[in-house]
Amino acid sequence: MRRDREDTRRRILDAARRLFAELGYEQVTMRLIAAEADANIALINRYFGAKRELFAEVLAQQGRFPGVLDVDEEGLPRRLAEYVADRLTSGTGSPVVATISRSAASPEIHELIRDRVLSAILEPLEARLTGPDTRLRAGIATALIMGTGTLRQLFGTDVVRAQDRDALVARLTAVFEACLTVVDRPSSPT
Amino acid sequence: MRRDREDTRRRILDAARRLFAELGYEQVTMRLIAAEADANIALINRYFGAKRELFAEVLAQQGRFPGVLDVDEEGLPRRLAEYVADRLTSGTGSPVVATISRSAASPEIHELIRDRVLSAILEPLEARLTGPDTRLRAGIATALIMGTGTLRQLFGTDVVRAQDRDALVARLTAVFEACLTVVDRPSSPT
DNA sequence: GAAATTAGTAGACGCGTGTTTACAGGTCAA
DNA sequence: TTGACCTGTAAACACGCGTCTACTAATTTC
Repeated sequence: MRRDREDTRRRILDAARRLFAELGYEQVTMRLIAAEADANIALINRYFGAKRELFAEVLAQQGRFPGVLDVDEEGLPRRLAEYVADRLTSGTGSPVVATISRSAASPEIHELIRDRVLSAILEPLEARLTGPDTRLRAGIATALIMGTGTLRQLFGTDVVRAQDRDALVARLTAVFEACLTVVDRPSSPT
Repeated sequence: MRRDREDTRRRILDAARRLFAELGYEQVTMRLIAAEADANIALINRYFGAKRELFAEVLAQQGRFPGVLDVDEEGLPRRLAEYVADRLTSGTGSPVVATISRSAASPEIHELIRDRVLSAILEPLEARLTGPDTRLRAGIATALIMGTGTLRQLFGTDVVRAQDRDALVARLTAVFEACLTVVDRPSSPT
């Protein structure tokens, strides 16, 4: 039997990241993490403190949107549309959104999730916008991103056929444009 | 002490409806329902079977979107925008969406939630649409509706200021139009 | 090689959950 | 008034949860 503190710690963290993304905070038990990591339960508490702190470390470790936002404001809608479409049609999705949307209802980690949505999605998105109402526009886009996460969680990949991917990307691009771009109608209707 | 079977049953159902909408399935305990309904715990199981069945009855009892969809296809985006904006800025929201978005992560009621999203939101929405890709368009709108529910749950009414309501409604109307209306661009860009 | 340090383990602790059982007490027909 | 029936109640059940403690055993230090 190997005895490697760092390796065990890493195995636990990897298992926790996988399970939290797949099942959400509440559904993941300490015993499940221990089994998945092939480690003893007591070691989780020894190395990470409590379940909540382990979850916080998982959140802190996984970065922002993985490269999705590395594009100028003009190309942003298309980029987001492709990202969301892939998550909605393919087998796997980003653990960032999955972890958030599957754990949003747990009051114990409410603040963690809230801050995470801000720092990983809403604020970086808002930072890429120009013009008025940036917070509002970024907020609607964030709602759409998280909503597709919930939809994916409920229906799997059955909501849209894979053959509809082009239509889906086109439609989502238009929707994200409606969210993010500056409206050019100087005459406001009364 | 009054002994009224029907009244007790109704009190339990009312309490359950309120609590499920406010806290979500997992966070609501049988003892909490009993206390809120001022009834004994054992009576819940006697009258409704199990917690899952009580939740199913709550879902079955609360109707579809309350009047939100009673409008023609042209007026639908505006109507949905106002509905979502009100839920995002005012104190209270529709229990239909709240119950769904707060309970979506519980595997025990996964099928119930899935069917509920279909029968209460997605399918009636799709039925109001004409043209191609009705399922896809209604799906995106459903994602947006549920996503705003999650956003509301995380941030309360702090996401947008109440004074921004007009801008919010305008922006959301544009977004729902991008979701729902038929695109009139016969020339597809390559 | 002996002693100290540290990783790993087994098991129990207290608590809260949904559910059930045995019983008390009000209600109503005969 | 008596007795059957039904509503309501208290307590316990079995289980799973996160957490903690006492212990074993491998590794390191001298």
